[in-house]
Amino acid sequence: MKKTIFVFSGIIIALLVLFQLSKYSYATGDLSIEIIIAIIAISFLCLGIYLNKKSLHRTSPQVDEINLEKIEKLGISKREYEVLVEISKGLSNKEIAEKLFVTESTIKTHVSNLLVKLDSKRRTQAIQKAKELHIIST
Amino acid sequence: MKKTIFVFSGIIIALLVLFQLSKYSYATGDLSIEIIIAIIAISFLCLGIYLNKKSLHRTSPQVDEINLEKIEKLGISKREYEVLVEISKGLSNKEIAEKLFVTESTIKTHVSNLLVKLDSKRRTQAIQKAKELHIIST
DNA sequence: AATGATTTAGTACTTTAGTATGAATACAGT
DNA sequence: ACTGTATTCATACTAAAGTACTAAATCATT
Repeated sequence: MKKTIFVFSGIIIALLVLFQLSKYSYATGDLSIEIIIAIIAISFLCLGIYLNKKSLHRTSPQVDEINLEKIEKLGISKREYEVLVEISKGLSNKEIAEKLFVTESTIKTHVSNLLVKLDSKRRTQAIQKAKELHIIST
Repeated sequence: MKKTIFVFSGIIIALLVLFQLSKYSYATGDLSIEIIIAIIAISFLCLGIYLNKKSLHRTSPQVDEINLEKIEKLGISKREYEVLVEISKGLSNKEIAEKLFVTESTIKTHVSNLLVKLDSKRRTQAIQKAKELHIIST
């Protein structure tokens, strides 16, 4: 919102500056009309590219953003989520246990709970579901 | 390549037309200089947006395009690749066997070969690697 | 202080995954 | 016809994953 206002203010100011510049330059004869037009053309070309880049960068990463609400809605706890992330990285239960400083038994408990909460029979299916639900990054 | 040449040709033609228009209009006094500048500004703003959209649309879907060359380079066969895709969907060996009308034993052979070729210890790790290498869709 | 959820961990068990090896069939290119 | 590769399947095995309990410690909340 704030950015949009800022950008549009910039456009208006730029327009005014260019109009004044064109009038002044023509009156004094310092710059030819072709050069003024060229400057305007290049400026607005760049402005167009800039505006488009901004708008696309704001919309495209939103698609694969992590949906925190869905994680809560599924009743997945902090620790369970940590385990889910490690599973998706391709780690074994033993490796996850070592990484999180707990026993493999604990990880198995977390995994079992995750499978119920994600309605999956296997960890591979859980990965797929978690990605579909946008609760982990692709 | 062809598109780039086409677009640049368009830009040059547009520039020439605008120059001629500006000269003619000023000489005849039909259009004020401000209106000409405004038209040029808007035109190039749109051109900038268009160019940026084209370039981004060409680069962003390329990222998650399947790299067929890499599949061959890794020595992954057609059938093995089919199995890999099913693994990434979260299916078990038995389920894949039923889907592809072969025995579970066959799937196990394919999976073992895949793990070697993808330098992985587990199917979950194979999924991760395959996605990193862009040989399967995210 | 009692309550409910979380995290941890264990045992005992079943199921699935993965390895190693051998072997038959089919198919493509030389 | 021969060769290499792909595909299929089997057996026997080990390893990993997952289930079904039980239970203790922690922690925030009312």
